Amino acid sequence: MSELIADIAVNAPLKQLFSYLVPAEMVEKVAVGKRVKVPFGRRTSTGFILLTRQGSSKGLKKISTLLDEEPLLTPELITLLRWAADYYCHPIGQVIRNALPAGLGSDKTQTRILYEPVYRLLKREPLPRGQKQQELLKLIAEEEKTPLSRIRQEFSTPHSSLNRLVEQGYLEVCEQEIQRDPFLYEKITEDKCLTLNNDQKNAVKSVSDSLEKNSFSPYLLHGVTGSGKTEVYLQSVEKCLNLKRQALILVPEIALTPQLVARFRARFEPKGSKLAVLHSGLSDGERYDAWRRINRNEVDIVIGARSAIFAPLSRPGLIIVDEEHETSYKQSEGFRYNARDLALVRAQQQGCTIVLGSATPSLASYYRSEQGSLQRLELPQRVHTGNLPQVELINLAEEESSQTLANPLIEALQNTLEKREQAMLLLNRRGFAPFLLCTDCGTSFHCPNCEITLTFHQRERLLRCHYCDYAEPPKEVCPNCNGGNIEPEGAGTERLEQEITELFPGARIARMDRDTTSRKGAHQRIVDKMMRREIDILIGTQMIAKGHDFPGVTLVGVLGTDNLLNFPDFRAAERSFTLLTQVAGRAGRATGKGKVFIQTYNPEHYSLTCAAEQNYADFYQLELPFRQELGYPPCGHLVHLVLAGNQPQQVKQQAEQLAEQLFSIATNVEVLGPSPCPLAKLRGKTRYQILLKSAARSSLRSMLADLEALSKNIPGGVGLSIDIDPVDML
DNA sequence: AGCACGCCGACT
DNA sequence: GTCGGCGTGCTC
Repeated sequence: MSELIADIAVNAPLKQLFSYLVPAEMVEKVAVGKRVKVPFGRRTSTGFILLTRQGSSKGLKKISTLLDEEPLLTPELITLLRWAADYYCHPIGQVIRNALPAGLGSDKTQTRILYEPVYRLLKREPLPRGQKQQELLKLIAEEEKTPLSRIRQEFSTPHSSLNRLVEQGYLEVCEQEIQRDPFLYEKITEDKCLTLNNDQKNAVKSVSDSLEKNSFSPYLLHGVTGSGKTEVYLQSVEKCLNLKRQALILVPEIALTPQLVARFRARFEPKGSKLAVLHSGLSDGERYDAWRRINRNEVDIVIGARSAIFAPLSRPGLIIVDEEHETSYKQSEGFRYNARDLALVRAQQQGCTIVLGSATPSLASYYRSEQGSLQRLELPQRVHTGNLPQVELINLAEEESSQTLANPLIEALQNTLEKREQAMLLLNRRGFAPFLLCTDCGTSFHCPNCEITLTFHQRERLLRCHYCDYAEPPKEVCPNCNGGNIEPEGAGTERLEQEITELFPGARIARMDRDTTSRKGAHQRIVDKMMRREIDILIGTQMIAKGHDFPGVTLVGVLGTDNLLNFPDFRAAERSFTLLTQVAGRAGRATGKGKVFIQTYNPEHYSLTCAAEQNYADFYQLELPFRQELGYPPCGHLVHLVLAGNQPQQVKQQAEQLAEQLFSIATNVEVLGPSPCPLAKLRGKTRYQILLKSAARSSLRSMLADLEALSKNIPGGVGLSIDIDPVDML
């Protein structure tokens, strides 16, 4: 006998779907994308209906309740999520949970819909007597409906007056669902299109033509720093909206600033388009509300960070991935997806135009553009000045003293201060010193949980592990030799800040790194001060290179370059080039008179010389042969396996066994390892890695299918994590 | 992930 | 004697 069966993704870390019988009374209302409660083992769980079909119900349990009137997931989104779960070897239930705002996918916390009173004007005459009442009426008359929260922004205690106005029939009050939107009441001034140069025009033209075709069209927009990519995005979005389709804009979390959002709102809201913002700074409630507005089809433009790739837009026409080279598009824990790659998949599945934009494209994307699977659009000119900054490489081997700052950079800083211009110093290492060293016996201090030296933080008087939360006070006496000569070695941003303060006592100095920006809004406060020119010298880690255009900056100094170049990863050269090009591009954006100093022991390195010239094409030509030779991406594909557990012996043995088994079945795949991870111990767990490398994705995929079976034999004390297309392998 | 079953150490 | 430690096995 054939009955209606639903295949359901259950909220559990399991890869397969589970089939349930749809009870007769539910047959009418059951639909793909709705949530259900189902009996699961000895408990009940929530799940999502991903498929319905006719079939035999023998041995199946029944769905107990249907939770939604309307589906939460569209068929298009389900297609994307199933594709992602399969590709990234991750349980579908957890993939869905990642795609939804907190509360919708889990069994526990339910984010609630909030309601608040909303006031509506019924009459203004005769004018009420109280002055406060008159002012309230004036405010409420501005909009069709005025929520209490809006009134509270202007009046501290509005209640008694409001109640009187309602009693006297001036106002009507009703309950309305609250939109928790932190940007809702910000003042917006209309922003007009800028005039484009020819390169920008060509780019917009190509994208517009593709939008009209309504089919998958992938672009790589390669524009040097300051070449006006955002204006190309804005005008492309406008075209997309005119064609009555929606736009999705992905931006790295750190670049998703109020200014960026304001620019989009200023451009599109006066024309009646609705915009939603999705990012991690929102509260659960705010994110939930934004998501629901999108799901109800009330939004034309979505701007968001990584997870916004799963925004439930029903008719997206254009997807933009800004700063597509950014590694933060890759989620590095749990469901390890890459939003940039999924953006291409989604665009393909839904027939969208997609624009990947960057001044320094990932090698992967540029390679695709060379192969023809992305169409490249070039913006080689800066819009304001045409001048790229002048870059000087300082050879530290030729510098006499071993001070943190080389003399030419000190002079340049002095000069910049005198001209009342701004400077930025990049040092990609936070804290005071990377380690403390006993100068008598050479002892240094390590994290007990992670195999790494502890970084000294002077202000806190603490040794901190940058990979777990461990911290301890520094020792006065060496535990090994009882000597008292323990010295901080090397320099981090904190030490640099101190040295700069001593060197330039009159200067206004600020530091921006994870330590000074951990509190909410702290990052933005520093950015705002920098914008208002209340800072002369900004010191920071790579976050100063990202997402901001400070027009007053004419000098950029880069320290610690060699740490970047020597990083133990095949992408070290690419990372260095990208970071240096980006940070160099911060200098002289407004005036065209930017100056950049890069301190290094490797002044001949192509990452540096190419960055100095902002010459992407040369860098690509020099880097690609290395990748080709070793079969690394983009010329080959990688899967990174990590085994981790509390017992070092057991982890090692399991890793060896797994590698052996994989090796014996490998066809067309190189099995490298096992070897201890670069972070051999992390948060108390011993870690071993195995790297799978192949020229053909299909070979890797068939090996992963076998891995599925092999991993069942790994005992509970050892965890296996699978990272497809890894971005970092620490 | 839960939640059970199951088989060994220190407690009223 | 049993309360509870967490190993391992299963979930339509």
